[in-house]
Amino acid sequence: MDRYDPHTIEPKWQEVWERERAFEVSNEPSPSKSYVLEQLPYPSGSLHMGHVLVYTIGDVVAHFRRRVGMHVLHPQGFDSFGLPAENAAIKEGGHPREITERNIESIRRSMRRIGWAYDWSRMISTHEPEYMRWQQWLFLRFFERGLAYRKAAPVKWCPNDQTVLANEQVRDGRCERCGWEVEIRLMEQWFFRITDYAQELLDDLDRVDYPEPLKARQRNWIGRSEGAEIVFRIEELNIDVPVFTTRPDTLYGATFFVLAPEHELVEQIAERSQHGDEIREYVRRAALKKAEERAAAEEKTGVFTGMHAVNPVNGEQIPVYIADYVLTDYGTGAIMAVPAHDERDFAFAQAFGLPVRQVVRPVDGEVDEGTPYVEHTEGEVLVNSDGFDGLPATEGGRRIVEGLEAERRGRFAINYRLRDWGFSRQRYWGCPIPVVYCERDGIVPLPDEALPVLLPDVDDYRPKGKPPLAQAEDWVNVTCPKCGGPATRETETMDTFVDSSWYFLRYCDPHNDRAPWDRDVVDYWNPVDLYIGGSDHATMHMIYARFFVKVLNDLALVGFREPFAKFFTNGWVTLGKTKMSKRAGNVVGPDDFVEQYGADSVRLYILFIGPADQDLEWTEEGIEGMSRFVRRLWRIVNEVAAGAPQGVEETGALTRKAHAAIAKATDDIGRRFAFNTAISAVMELVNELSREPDAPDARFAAETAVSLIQPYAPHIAEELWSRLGHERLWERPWPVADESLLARETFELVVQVNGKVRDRLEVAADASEEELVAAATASPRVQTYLDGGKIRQTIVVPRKLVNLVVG
RNA sequence: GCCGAAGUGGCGGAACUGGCAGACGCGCCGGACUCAAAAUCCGGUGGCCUUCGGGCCGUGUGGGUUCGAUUCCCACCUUCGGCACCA
Repeated sequence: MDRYDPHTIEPKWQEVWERERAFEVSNEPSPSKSYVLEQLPYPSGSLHMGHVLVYTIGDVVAHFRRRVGMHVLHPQGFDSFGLPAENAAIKEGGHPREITERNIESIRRSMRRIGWAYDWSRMISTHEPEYMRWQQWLFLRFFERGLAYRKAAPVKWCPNDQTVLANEQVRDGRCERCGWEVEIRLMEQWFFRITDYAQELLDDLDRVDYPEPLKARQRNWIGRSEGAEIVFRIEELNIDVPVFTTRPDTLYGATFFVLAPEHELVEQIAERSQHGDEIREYVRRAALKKAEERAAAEEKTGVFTGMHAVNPVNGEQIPVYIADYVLTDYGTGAIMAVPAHDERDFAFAQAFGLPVRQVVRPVDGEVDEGTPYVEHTEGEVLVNSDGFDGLPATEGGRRIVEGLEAERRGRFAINYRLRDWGFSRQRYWGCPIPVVYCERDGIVPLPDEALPVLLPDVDDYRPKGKPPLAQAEDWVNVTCPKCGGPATRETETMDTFVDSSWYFLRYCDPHNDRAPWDRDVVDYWNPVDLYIGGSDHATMHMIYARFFVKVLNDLALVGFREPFAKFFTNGWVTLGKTKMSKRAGNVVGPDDFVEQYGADSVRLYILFIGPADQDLEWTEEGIEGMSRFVRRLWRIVNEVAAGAPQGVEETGALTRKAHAAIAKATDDIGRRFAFNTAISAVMELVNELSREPDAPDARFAAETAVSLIQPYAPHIAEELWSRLGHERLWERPWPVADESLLARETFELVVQVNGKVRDRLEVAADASEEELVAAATASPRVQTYLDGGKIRQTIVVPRKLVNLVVG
């Protein structure tokens, strides 16, 4: 027998699959389709074990589903725009495109060596002109609907580099490159109106099969709050200012009023106020502080405006402050402050000597006036609230709002934490936004025929006060498509999350040059039946993609409203108990291990470590052990192939074990996603086979083991399958467990006395309850424990156990 | 602070619907093969006690429900993840 040599058999079968286009799939509809998708990689650097985990999970499921007769789409591509390539270009020179394409080639090579079964004919890289073209086309459709718009918003700004920074480029409030302290600046940005879809994004979580923790994170992110909007009038300005509150029941307890420093009225107030200079100084200082710094502040700060707001419920005039504990982008950017019932308002009242007025207290009992009382359950009633006194707090709140509704001073309202998605980046390596700015016509979208807008080459990727694209003057200066006058192109590019919001649709119809996709094709394959990825994309990417699909459905471009029917969250791969990452400096890649042990051992081991949705610690000893199993499998199956006769139909212990393994592996892959225990089941079968390799049913056991291990270890499985005299295992039907063989004539009855196991008896499978009890009580070992006492109760679990309770 | 997850041998984990705790693997111990080593194969391996038959204890801690709890309920501890002045 020849030695197991993965370096011979793995390339051999990879070539066969490629030659036969084994995993390419047509768009011809079939009764049972399955779209299996893993989150596509960033082509920065090379693959690490985290990638190996996600992609192997997907590969196992795709193989399995193919073999149970499904029409499986399993594509792969690259999320190839983004900062890493651009930063590499700045650091090492060269064009981001060259760096990206070099990385893609090398990652693709690694992927082939691991033997993942993708339909490579559908590969996409998001930086390709064709992909950009259709993304720009989609942008224009969003723009036409008013779902993409421009507004001023705060961004991170490095005063030294004169550039906007992405969040990832800010570390501890400082610019990652030069170390200068980052400022917040108000700048015009592009936004998608995702908040229009907040409620539906929340509601439709009930229609998809995501892990509960992931749904919880999305709900949290969307952050729905029910409450009321209440209008206060600022006397001195004669202007109405609405506030949002979740506690309208505390309206009588409002003793002051606060505006965020960024509130639109602040400038006007500063002009009219005698404290104008103080106000401007406070606002200027607040702008310099980072959000985290504001949140961490020990003491509340603020400034009195000299003005007053009128509480609509009782006409009371309360002082108006400007304070940075009020956020500009939540609610209305202004609050009514109720220090008696809110921790933050209380702290501010303490610092500024403002009154605290109790309006809610428990039905029975007093509250300590020295601390805010924030309880809001069934047990509270209103006090100090005029005609509402004595009402339960929730009902009182409702009545107060109803009262204000009549005068149009208040209404029930719902607020979301979710903000519109700012998607423009002042960077080079991204998809250009297809609009121009015309002096006469303002923002003018380009016509579809002008697409794609490609990236011009520039000399320097470092933004200097303007995005890098602004350097390409020939490219920037164009004529307005509307009036023919001079115009300039948009020099900002799209966030890469836009690229990843629709890539799964393009896989379905990747070469379409008349449309982003054919609707019938996309409607056939989608929604994705199984989407696999890390929890790091639980909010941003997953929510953006869900938003995109809802909009596309509204545009009648797709026939569904959710992109992913089921999501499986893979765990982190750790090394030294720390998540593998470049930053932690503990990344190990698959290439060395594939070189040393072969791809099959790597694939098997990554899924054998533990449950794939939990964190997995990569160890050298572990893969060593898996390699031993693979070599053992090789040896025993080769022995059986050479020695055991074909066509024997005798059944024995090995046959039963084989069927048990089939049942276990099928359920584990098909239903439970418990890949580790499926591998264990095959190991048990192989262990038993190596104990009796001469049994008459050894060949069946060997064939079963090879067939069951194929999704994990496709190369060795294919090689052994051919040595067993068959071919094309990858398209052979998945084996089916024979229930009649699983059923045995006898079983081991567990006999307990007072809940403790005292004996195990071999009993006929069809024994009646009486017979089981009789057998149990007859056991001499059990007798010694029954000694003296009498049996007070007998519990029988059919085909499992008898418990005798003695007193 | 709020939301979420997890605590089982020396280690990774198994026990799926309340019914034999520790499958499978790593590591370790012993043995075979060998001049020797590696590789391979065979056996053992939760702790304590043992007259070697077996006995007692044991799934983060404390309680509860139950004939029976790793599994269900209550309280707590620890670790990890997410969000965080969200009115």
